[in-house]
Amino acid sequence: MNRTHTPTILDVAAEAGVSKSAVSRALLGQGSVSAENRERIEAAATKLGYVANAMARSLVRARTRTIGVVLRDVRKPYYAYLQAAMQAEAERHDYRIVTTTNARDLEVEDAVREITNLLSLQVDGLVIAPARLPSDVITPFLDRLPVVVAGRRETAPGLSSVSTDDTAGGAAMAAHLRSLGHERIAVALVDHTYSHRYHERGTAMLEEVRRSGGEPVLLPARRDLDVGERFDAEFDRLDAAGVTAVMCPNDAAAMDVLEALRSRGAGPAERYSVTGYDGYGPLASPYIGLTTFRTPQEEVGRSAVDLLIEKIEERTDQDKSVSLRGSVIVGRTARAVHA
Amino acid sequence: MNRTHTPTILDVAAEAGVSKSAVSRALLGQGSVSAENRERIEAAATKLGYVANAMARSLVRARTRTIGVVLRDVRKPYYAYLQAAMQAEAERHDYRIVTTTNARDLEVEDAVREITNLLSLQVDGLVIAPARLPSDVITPFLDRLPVVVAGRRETAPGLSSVSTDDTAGGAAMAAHLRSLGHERIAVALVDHTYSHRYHERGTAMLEEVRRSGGEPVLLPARRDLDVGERFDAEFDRLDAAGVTAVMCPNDAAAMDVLEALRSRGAGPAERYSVTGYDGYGPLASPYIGLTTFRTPQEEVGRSAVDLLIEKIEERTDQDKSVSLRGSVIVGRTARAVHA
DNA sequence: CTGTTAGCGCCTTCAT
DNA sequence: ATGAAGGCGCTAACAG
Repeated sequence: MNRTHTPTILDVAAEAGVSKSAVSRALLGQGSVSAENRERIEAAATKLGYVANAMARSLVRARTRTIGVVLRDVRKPYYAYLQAAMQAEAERHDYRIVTTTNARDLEVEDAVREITNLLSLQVDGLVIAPARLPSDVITPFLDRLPVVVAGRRETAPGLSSVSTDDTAGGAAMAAHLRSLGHERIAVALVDHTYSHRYHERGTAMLEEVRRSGGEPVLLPARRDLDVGERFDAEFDRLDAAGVTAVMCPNDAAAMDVLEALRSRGAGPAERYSVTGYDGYGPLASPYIGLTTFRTPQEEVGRSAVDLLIEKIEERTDQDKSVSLRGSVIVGRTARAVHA
Repeated sequence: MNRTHTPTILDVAAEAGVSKSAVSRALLGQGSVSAENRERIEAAATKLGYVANAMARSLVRARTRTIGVVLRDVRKPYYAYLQAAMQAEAERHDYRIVTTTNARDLEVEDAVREITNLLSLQVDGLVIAPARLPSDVITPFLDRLPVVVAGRRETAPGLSSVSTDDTAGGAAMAAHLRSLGHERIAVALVDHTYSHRYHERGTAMLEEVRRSGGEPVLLPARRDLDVGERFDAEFDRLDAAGVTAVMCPNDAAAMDVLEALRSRGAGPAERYSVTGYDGYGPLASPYIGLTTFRTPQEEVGRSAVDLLIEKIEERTDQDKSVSLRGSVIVGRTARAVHA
């Protein structure tokens, strides 16, 4: 394929018979250009299909109007929804978003490489979403550009964050089960090194069951992906303990537990109540009817971008930690004990 | 927040006591530098936290090692999986990916703006995934940079494409139902202006049912999102027609149909068989047990990136149309008629 | 092996 | 209102 030379500002200037300065001013709409010249310049630009080189522009300007986003894995709906929300909000403010994801779970070394990559692209600010990343990986970049963490509460100076209140959410979910009459409740607790957020949810659930006079039964798991398998393996123990409900750290894990129950012939809700967490994406289908906790992902993404842009445009140097609530979604996978 | 001055190559040169060319050579590992200088340069770079400005670099180099990707909506697992696969493959080749999505469904004018945006970023090539986009929106860019279309077969000169063979897939799915003994089969047919792919699947299903001597019953819908509702509205008609199975253009639509059946008290598979299409993501959970057709998304993404990089690096100017197969996933939502 | 030099495409004073 | 000129940070000849 023979590519044509990409037209530069000089080509447009030549075509319009003016200087490149005039073109720059006309196309940017700043400075003054005669109506006649403006018209000729615009015609020339259109004719040539001129698209300003963002690289050259950002080299002379200090800013790129680009936000760098580090995600964990878009295949997880959590991150997909976050990305979509951030993109929409950025667009509203005429910012561009450059996303970095990893197919494999983002390790620390990967993350540093990704951040460096974004830095080299001269992004004006960073939204870091993979909650697993230790803060001290992030802090060294703070004197270089504004950073907002999405999905985890951060209190380090210079760092703003937007997160969902998973302690309140986990507790609300547990309270719901308690109100349905469940006494002995298995709670899947994911290793905190794998996911701080899932761990926090589990801890809150355990705590609320205990606080309200119920009997929590711990079901440890390394990752959310292991919950179903762990449940299956521990089934006899849980059953012997008189457990009537299982709480999971997210919807996918709840599906796995439901499947374990189904394959044992113990229909969901008849014998065991099962709860998830998240409440959006494909698993929110009413056909599944998961009882879950809906977290406001769109709002997290929106706020994160807003906070970042505020900082970029130096409208404030005040760090904020925004914490958002969600609500229990009553489905069919959790029922009253005496029903 | 007081940002520190971002170190440039000159700062590193000064720190190491050499010229900026030496720094460039040392850090790029090309050209020759004495071992001693290399060491001092690397130390200086590390000390200052130097990250080369990709903008400046790409201004002088012709290439950016960046691929621009236009997606429709990452919240759809189809695009999320595509993005993840492309990112992984690009990384393997040491390319970067800049993604553009739209929260709302991508309209033509949006798409042009997104592509222009990516162009201004000086991407080396483009992968266009929103299959809905008319080809003639894409062709004007072909003499500017290499483009690969993912998700739709393209034959326009200069355009390579990677797609799944939805005609074969739809037919296979229909053949599966026929082999289970279904005679009268409702097929949801999505408007081709909304989704060429969904429409193609539906057409193939209809055709195969007819070809094999069955009786297809058309169930038109504007979008995949409307299928469940349309089914519900047309239930009496379909029922009267003796329909025993419903075929959907994707898994989400199948969920909606299943829900319509459930809310009517007609359990799935007992009365009606229901099939989906896609077979990956959260809805692939064995708990749901969807009978569906698995399309190889990872492979589509991988191939698209490979094809593009081949073109970028001018290892070929041969256009290819890669077509990939999938396979029927036998679940529990479709059963034999006489079972 | 090393430093000097000339742009890459653009925006922005600064004269005119 | 306009054009000339300088420089953003970097790489790639080119001399030495």
